[in-house]
Order: sequence, then structure tokens, then C-alpha cells
Amino acid sequence: MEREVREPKQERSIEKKHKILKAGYELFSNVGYHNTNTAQIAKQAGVSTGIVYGYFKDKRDILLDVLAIYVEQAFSPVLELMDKLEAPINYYVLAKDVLDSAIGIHRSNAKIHEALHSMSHCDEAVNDRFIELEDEITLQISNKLAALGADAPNLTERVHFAMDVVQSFAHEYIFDNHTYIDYGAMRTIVENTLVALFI
Amino acid sequence: MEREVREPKQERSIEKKHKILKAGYELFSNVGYHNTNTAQIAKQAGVSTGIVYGYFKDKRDILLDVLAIYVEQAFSPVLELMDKLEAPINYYVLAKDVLDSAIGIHRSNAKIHEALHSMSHCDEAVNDRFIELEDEITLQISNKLAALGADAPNLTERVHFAMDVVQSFAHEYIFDNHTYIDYGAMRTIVENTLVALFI
Amino acid sequence: MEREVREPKQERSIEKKHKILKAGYELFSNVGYHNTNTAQIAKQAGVSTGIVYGYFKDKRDILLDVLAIYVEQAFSPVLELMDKLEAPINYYVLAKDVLDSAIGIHRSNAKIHEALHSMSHCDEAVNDRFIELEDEITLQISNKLAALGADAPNLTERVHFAMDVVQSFAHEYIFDNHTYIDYGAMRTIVENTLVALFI
Amino acid sequence: MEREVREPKQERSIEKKHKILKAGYELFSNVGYHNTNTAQIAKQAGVSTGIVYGYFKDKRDILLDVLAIYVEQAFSPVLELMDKLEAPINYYVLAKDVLDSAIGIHRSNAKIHEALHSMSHCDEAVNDRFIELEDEITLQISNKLAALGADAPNLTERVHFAMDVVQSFAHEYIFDNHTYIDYGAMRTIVENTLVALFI
DNA sequence: GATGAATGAGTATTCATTCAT
DNA sequence: TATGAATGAATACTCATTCAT
Repeated sequence: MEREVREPKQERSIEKKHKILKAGYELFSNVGYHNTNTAQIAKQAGVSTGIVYGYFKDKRDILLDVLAIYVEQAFSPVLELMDKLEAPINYYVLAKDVLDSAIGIHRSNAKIHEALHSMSHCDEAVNDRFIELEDEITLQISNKLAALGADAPNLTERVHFAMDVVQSFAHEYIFDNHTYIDYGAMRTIVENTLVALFI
Repeated sequence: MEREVREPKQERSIEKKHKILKAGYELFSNVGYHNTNTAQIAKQAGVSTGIVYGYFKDKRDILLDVLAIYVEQAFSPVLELMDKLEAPINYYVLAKDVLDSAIGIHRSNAKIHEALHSMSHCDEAVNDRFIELEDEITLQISNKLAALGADAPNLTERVHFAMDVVQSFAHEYIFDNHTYIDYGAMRTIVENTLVALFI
Repeated sequence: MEREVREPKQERSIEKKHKILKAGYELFSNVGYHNTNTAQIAKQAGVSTGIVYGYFKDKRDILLDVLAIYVEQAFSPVLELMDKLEAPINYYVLAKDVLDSAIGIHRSNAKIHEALHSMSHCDEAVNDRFIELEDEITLQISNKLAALGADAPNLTERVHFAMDVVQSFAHEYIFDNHTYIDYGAMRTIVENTLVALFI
Repeated sequence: MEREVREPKQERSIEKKHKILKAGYELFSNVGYHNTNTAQIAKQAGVSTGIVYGYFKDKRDILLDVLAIYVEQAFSPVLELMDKLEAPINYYVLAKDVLDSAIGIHRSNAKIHEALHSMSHCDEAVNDRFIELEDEITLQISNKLAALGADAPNLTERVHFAMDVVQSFAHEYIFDNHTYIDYGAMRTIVENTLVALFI
């Protein structure tokens, strides 16, 4: 007989599941999935090891739920931005806003992003979810821009590339690893590059 | 008493160390560091498990050496390209060549790149090496371009950003995950973007 | 403080205890004691896991009660048969009837019998109960036969041996494992053997 | 990659594997399979827990090897007896010899027999092996008897039933559980019964 | 140097039993 | 009484590393 995973309905249970997820989120973020064990998750969540398996099928299941939370968090700010967008599009402003938003997201999610992204290599479900996520965002943005009159050829490709650029820069900007780089100047260059893609 | 790691001098020993590294390289590439055990590495290398610890301090030490090999491989093609570069620079040709080169490197190294990159998150030395690598390439290219008369403002930042763009695209191009993307069209857009950074 | 096990007096409670026992009986029969957990028993009984410990000291206590039920079931048919027996004894008919009865019991109880019997080895109480059961049956039958005029020497030993034979054959007959055996023919041989023990 | 189970070739390894098997044999005999854990086996064998998995795929694999040893031990004495048998068969002597042999086997193997037999209920491979064993013995004995001129009808059925009787009695005799039974007298009855099956 | 057997700490997961409600 | 969430000790199995030969 398959062990059943509890789907918590009551507030207390939801809270407990949430505490486990939070602990997983933090530990995976800070030391990575492979350097985290279930006992640590339980301890950090303030619960017993047993109950972890009441709410999750296995350790990987926690990862998958953490991924879902991350996706939710990473998704919405940019989409909100696009929702508010009205014609005519001011690409200078848009580029700035998008970069601000991306940097903000990255700032608060960088570590979990890294942790999850690093799991893509050995977990197909994680990898697939990341691809899906990119698909969804690309298409929503493309459609919105097209609806607002954007008419650059290969709009989808431009949007996708722009997203890559934004992500790549946000990462650089947050980790700020290269001492010889003037990130402010770099940001201006990136903004101009983004704008140039659409006008 | 600290066990000493041999620095192989004789040809047979060098060859043996190389075989271990090759096995590590392949296994890390294909199934990832955490899904590879030292017995597998030894077996694939055709050596005993014990001798692995004659040439390497521990499993992670193999990873670090694999990283060094990867760095070497990933490094040289672009540097060769820059070496041959002469004034006046034709940025259109250069962008094409660099992309070709990057895609080629990615094509043959994608899996190990992913594997190593995914280790960045939980191994600081790996992370540091990646950053160093970027530093070295950025500075060498910047210097070369400057020497050949490139005078765009914030040249270093432009070069670094260009590298990010190249890497990001090469990754996209090789993994080819998004069915709705016309990668040929995207490539043209990327090339133009790169050129625009310098002229 | 010792937890107290309820002795259910009210009808609802008795029914609940019975449902737990029935679930235990079925699960132990089908998958064995060690492959059954208390959550499964509770679920199959339609009660909470907690209340199981209201009616039973522990999991083993359920086993012991299941054993008692089994004993009761396995016991009565043969005893009824003996009750109806009248002098002069027709051993041919008796052998047939006893075998029929034993096979019938085995047919409907084979799995729980196996499950319980397999527990004899690691649970002394279970083992003891089986021995007691044999004692009771042997003595009751011996007494009845003696009362009806059976005068074979070592009657008790003959009865006990006959019981072993009957049990052994019923098991063979029900599980029917050996393709090369003609169980009909074997049955005739067994019947004759049984008769020969007493005339 | 599947972990490989060592097939020990050197004397030391064979000895070590044997020690593990012996420990398994004793523990399974004394407390049963389910009450034995791998750490105990390793400890009793004087080895580390890890190496147990060098010689055996898993815990069950130890059981299966213990079973094979038991089968070998239980098998040979009776077969030797039959090997030496010459026409004309003296069934009185044969019955005595077989009972002696069976009791001897049972005396030294009773506990492991119980343990293994009790596993039949939850491990199909164990169950199958027991059935095979019965098949082999029955057929070998039947053939031998037939070759020596035994001509009772349904000889195979008689042999199989005789084996059941022998086993059943050896078990009774060794465990000697029923205080009211005169096992010597019972033995005589059994012997006569066996003889009667063939003359 | 080389082998591969051996070690034993570490890990995910289960489950009998308890307890707050 | 009854619930089912919670506990945490127990367990099979793995694997980086060591060591006798």
C-alpha cells in the first residue's frame, strides 16, 4: 500500500507544511540540495523527521515544491509590469523598469535560483519546469508587445533574447563579482542594447 | 600523518592520472558530480579505487582538475581568434567568428559546462575559478581590442557584457529547448547586437 | 502511567473492536504480519490509528486476538463432527468426514493459518497457543473415541499422529503445489492410512 | 550503475562471506529474519556493515543463500540413504533409517527450518525453493524405489505422503511439545504406517 | 606504486506508538 | 471516546576514504 501524503486543509497543518518548505527553501538556497539532509530540514522547521514524510513524498518532492514557490515569485513582478503597460510603449522606461524588477527579484531569490538552476542538470523535472517558465514568460510578453503595436521582425526571438540579456545582467549585477567592472556603466549599456532590440 | 598526493613524474603515472581525469570528466558530464562515485571513476579509468587517492586528495580534487581542463579547452579557441585579429577590426566578421567559436565550444563541452556550473553553487573554489576565467578572458579581449584601436567608452564593460551575451546565446542555441524559437533568426539579432556594442 | 486497554462493553465499541480485528485478520492473511502496519489496519477497519491502541495494547495484541479467532474457527467443525459420533464407529466414514472437514477449514483459512503459523517461530505466545490447540483437540478426540469403545493401544499417540497426517494432507491438498501429484489418489491413500491407525 | 556484488575467489574472501552467512544463519534461526538487522549480522560476523553489501545484494540475498545451504544440508543425508539402498528392500529397516536420518537433520536444523519455512509465507522465492526441494526429493526417491522393484500403485503419491509423514513426525519428535505424548510409542506407530504404505 | 577488500559514518525513509484536541 | 497529526527511534543501504597485502 502506497503511503499517503497528507494534503493539509487545516490552518495548523498548512502552517507546518509551510515551515518545512521554508526550511527546505533556506537550506537548499544556502548549502544546496545535496548538502542538505532531511533531518536538517526537520530540525530547522522545528518538526520531527517523520512528519516531513507526512507532507512530502520524499526529499525531492520538497525541492519540487520549493521550485513551484520560486517560479511563482519570479514570475509575477515582470508580468505585472507588462500588464500595466500601455501604448505607446516607451522602451527606455520599459527597459529601466524591467531591469529594476529583474534585479529586485534576483536580489531576493538569487541563492534559490542558483540552487534550483544547478539541479536542472541532474533532475529532468526541474529542468523542464525552467524551460516551461521561460516559454510562458516569453510568449506572454511577446503577445503583449505585439498587441501594443510592436512590429519588429522576429519579435518572439527578440523578446527571448532580451530576457536572456536581462537575466544574465541581473545575475552579474547582484553577485557583483568582477572588481574591474563599473556595473553602473554596464547597466546603461544593457539598457541601450535592450531598447535597440525593439525600436 | 597527512597522506601525500603524488605528483606523477613518470610517463606511466601521468597517463594513469590522465585516465582518471578523463573518466571523471565523462562521468561528471553525463550524470553529474553527485551521481558519480569514486568506484565508478576508477572502473571507467581502468584503475583501482585505491590509486585514485594516490593522485587526488579526494573526490572534489578530481572535480577541480576537471574544471581546469575544461577551462583550458573553453579558453583557447576564443583567445586564438583574438590573437589573429588585426586592425582594422571588422566587427561583423568578428561577431560571426566569435559566435561560431562559442557555439562550437559549447557543442563539445555543454554537458561538462553544465555539470561544473551547477557545482558553482555549492563549491566556492569552483565558483571562484569560473569568475577568474571570466576575468581573464574579459581583460585579454579588452586589451587586444583597445590595442587595435577600439575606442568605445567603457570598453571593458562592453566586452564583458558581450561575453555574457555570447555565452547565453551559445547555451540557448545548443540546447535548443524552445520549439517556438527560430534560432537562425535569433542568431542574426544577436550578431547585430554584438556589433552595435562596438561601433 | 500504564495506558489502559479498554474492554469494550457497549455494542458500538464491540463492533469497532471487531472491525479492527477483521481488518487485522485480512491483512495478516494476505500480506503477513510484518508487511502490515497499524495505519493500514485502522484504515481498512474504518477507524483512526489512535483508537486501535484503545482496544489493543499493541500491534502484537491484535495478532494474538486474531489467533484466538482462528483457533475458534479451526476448532469447532472437527469437534462438532466428534460430538455427533456414535458407536459403533465407522472409521472409513469418519476418515472421509474428518478429511472433508479439515480440507474445508483449510480452504477458508489457509492464508491466516500460514500467516499465524509463520509467526510461531518468532513469537512464543503464538507458538504456545498452537501447541495448546493441538493438545485440546487431541485430548478431546481421544476421550471421545475411547468412550465409544476405541481400544487401539496408545490411542492418544494415534490420534495425535492422525491429526498431523490430516493437517499435513489438507495443506498439500489446498496448496496443490506439485504438478506431478494426483491428489485424488493421494487422498485415498491417506484415508486408508488413517483407518489403519484405528482398526 | 548497478553496484557489483563480489564473487569471492580468494580463501580469505570466501571465509569472510562464509562468516557473514553463518551469522545470518544463526540470527535468522534464533530470532527470525524480521528480528535481525544487518548491523547485527555484521557484528556477529565480526565485519563492517558495509562489506555485507560487498558479498550480498541485500539482506534478502543472505536469506536466499542461507536457504541454499539449508537445502544442501537437509537434502543429502536422505539421498545418501537411498543411494545405498539395494534390492530387495527391507521396508522396516528403511523406515527406521529414514526416521533416524530425518530426526537427525531436524535436530541440527530445526530452527533454521522453522525460520525459512516461516518466510515462505511472505517470500515467493523461498516458497518456490521449498516446493522444488520437495519435488526433487520425491522424484528421486520414487525413481529409486521403482528401480528396486517397488510396485505399489501411485508410488509417487505414496512417497510424497510418506515424506510428509516423516517430516511432520520429526518436527513433533524434536520439539517434543506435548507432555502427554509417549514419543517412543508414537514413533513405532509412524514406522508401521510408513511400512504399510509400501508393502 | 597498485590493488580492491574493508571500514563505518551518514542518509532517506518507515512505522509503532503517543498525544493534543 | 475518537481523531489523525506528530514523534523519533530504528533500519537497510551507500560511498568516500583507508589499509593490509
